[in-house]
Amino acid sequence: MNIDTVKYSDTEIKIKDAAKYLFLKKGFSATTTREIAKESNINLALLNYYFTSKRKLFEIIMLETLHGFFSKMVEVYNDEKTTLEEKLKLTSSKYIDMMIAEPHLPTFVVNELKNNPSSFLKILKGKMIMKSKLVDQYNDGVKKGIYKKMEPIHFVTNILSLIVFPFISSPIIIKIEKLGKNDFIEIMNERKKLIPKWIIQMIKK
Amino acid sequence: MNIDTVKYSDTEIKIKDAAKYLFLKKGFSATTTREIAKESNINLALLNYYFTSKRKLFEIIMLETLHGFFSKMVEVYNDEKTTLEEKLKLTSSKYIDMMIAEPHLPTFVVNELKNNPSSFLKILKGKMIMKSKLVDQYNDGVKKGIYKKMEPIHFVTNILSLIVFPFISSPIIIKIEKLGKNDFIEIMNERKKLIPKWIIQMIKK
DNA sequence: TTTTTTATTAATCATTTGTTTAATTCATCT
DNA sequence: AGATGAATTAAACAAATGATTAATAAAAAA
Repeated sequence: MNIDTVKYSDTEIKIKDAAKYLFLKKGFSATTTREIAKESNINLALLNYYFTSKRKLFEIIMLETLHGFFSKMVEVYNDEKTTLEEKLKLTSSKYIDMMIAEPHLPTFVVNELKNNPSSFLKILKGKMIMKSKLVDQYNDGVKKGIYKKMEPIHFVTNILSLIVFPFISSPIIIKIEKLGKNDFIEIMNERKKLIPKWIIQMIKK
Repeated sequence: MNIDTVKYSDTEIKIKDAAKYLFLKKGFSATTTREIAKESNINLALLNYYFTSKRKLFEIIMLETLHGFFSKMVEVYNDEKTTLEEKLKLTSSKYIDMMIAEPHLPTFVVNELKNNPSSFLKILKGKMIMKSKLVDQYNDGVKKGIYKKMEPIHFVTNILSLIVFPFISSPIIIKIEKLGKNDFIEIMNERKKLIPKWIIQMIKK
């Protein structure tokens, strides 16, 4: 059964939405089943009726969330039509939008991959970032002598670092700079254009 | 009372060490007082005898850990004697060493600042990163026309992103690249030299 | 040594938490 | 309308958990 084609009833969706909200915000252990029931306005027993256990419910949400997070990336990275530079712009833009919309997403992803790294394998089967079109294009550029040579792992890591880390450390940034929420969002929107430039400067000869 | 000058008995140290290990690895909610007691080989009641409550114990460890994490950074950033480039090398080197030694540190810091952003203020009083010598030196370089103009917040964020994020996402990197623990450490050690170069390329005209 | 304070222990308490049960309501089909 | 199965509910259960108590052991003070 594909992860995208599973159908859920209204009640199940209510439970899942509330659970996702709480799990992303507070993590698995800090979230209680009674909280989920209250947040979704359902009876406590329905959680187990539909999802068997808190752990199972969590696993479903985790897999869906990770899947959404990574499939977007792979889409962009493997697009045959776009140039390397366009890919950088698209990833920055898409990811920054995604994380503005769901601020708790990056820390959740990071925590889950730490607690359960193998769940990552279920998600990423066949989605080889290191063999993506993006990496091919970078390697081509190196061969042509327009890009500096660098281990692709560094190349990919740097892109993600510049995009994701500011969101993970947003509480620090907001405190240090005494920002409002909208100020922060504005700064992140600036980065959509800046990150591609920075990456290019890092690799261009 | 200064955070560095507090004295603890042997038993208290045993409890704190075990608690730090578990809190950093699993977080507050997922760690039980009985686990801490077992890990430190002390009687369960001693935890409350010495530290009043699990929450209090956690707060002490959190403050100490955050303090250690940030004070190292501020030391380097405010050094009057070193150049900007040297500061970049030193931060990279120190931080990467620190995180190799304590792999759970970065995610812990990130989670705590998310759950309790104001604890950050207690730690960082007077330690103004944005008014550090490092930022001064960068601004000077801009005035002299050797560096491109960029909001200092981006400049500082980018440095930390490139240093810290790979550790936060280490489970992904290890899985994707099929690395052993030592392979990962080696790649991170490479970055000690690379990150300063990348940052310079980002800002140099 | 005797007394007093401090440290340690096993047992227990009171809540919280995940889960289940059994009864009831609701919807669907004949 | 009546029967059948699914959905929902309130109540309860059992285990886990943070915290406390009261007794004992160890250390320090007298």
